[in-house]
Amino acid sequence: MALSTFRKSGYYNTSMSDLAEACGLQKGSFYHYFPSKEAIMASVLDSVCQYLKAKVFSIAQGTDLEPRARMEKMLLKLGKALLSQEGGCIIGNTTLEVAGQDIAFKATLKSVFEDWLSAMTHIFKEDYPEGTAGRLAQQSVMEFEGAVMLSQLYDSDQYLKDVFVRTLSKMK
Amino acid sequence: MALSTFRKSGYYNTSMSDLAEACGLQKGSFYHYFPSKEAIMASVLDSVCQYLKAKVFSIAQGTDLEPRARMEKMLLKLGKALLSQEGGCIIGNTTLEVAGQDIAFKATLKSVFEDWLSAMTHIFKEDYPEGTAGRLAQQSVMEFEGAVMLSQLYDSDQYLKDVFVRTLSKMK
DNA sequence: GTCTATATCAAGATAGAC
DNA sequence: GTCTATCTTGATATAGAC
Repeated sequence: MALSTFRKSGYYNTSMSDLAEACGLQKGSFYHYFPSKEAIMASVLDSVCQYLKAKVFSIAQGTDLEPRARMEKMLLKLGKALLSQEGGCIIGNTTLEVAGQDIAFKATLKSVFEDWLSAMTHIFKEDYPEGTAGRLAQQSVMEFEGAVMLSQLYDSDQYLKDVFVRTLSKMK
Repeated sequence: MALSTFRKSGYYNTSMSDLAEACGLQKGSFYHYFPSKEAIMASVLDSVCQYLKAKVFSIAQGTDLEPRARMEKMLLKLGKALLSQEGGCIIGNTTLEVAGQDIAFKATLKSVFEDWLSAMTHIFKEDYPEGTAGRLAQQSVMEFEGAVMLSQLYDSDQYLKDVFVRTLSKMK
């Protein structure tokens, strides 16, 4: 799949041949579906973004569970979807890779972080005043991305698990 | 300079022509100094690593200043040297770019994070028990790298400044 | 819709003149 | 030590047969 190839190898270090091979096609066949490599990445990021909105960040808005349980459910799903995959976090990886470049799909990256921050803030607001909730959310997101970085480098999930526990412990 | 080019454009997205141009040379001339692009990056990271060891992380060991003042001095210098440059943090950027690849200079990246963690832990230990100090150090490093990511994406220093204040406020 | 073949270009790297 | 010229390879992308 294109997603896992991009996540493992990065955007610039992934070639059309790599993508074609991962999808069981020849290079030429790929251009029947997408006009360019940039369009493929844009499509990959769009579907990640939509999935997160619909299946992960939406958990924050639920009313069936206590705030703390919602936070736990959301973080667990986020961990599985985004962070504990081989290659880490496609959103974080790609953000650092293209931050300085002039590339269309940067808007999608921004929107993921915005939705992520909103979801975290929404849950924290049930235990904290608005300003504090926003700061805690920001802090958690940054810690998660930092943890993915160290988890990648040292090939260990420990950093990620620590942040998971620490974030959850902030809920009453 | 090679450092700023790699920091702005990343490892794979920087070509030998880019590096040569940034140094005011022709492509061919570059191979008089370095045998390959990988060797250039290795050399860049080595000098960053050595600079941090000698001029930044060493501050943690000083005895002339109070722990809190040492932390502030170190974080300020770290911010200038590593984080608030155009393109963000060469260490963090490169880590995510090559984490899954088989590349020699990954060892240098690891050693920077180890030294960074040690330095932070050393200062925290003056106000906290050892275990807590280690956890606070880890948390701070991850927050810093997460903050650089968001600062890059939104082209704002605010995230970084927030972490700076938050980290410093943990010292008595 | 998938393939093979190919066009075009830029990449990393080398050779040799000056 | 720096240049120009060039080699080789692999990249993105296209054309056209099946």
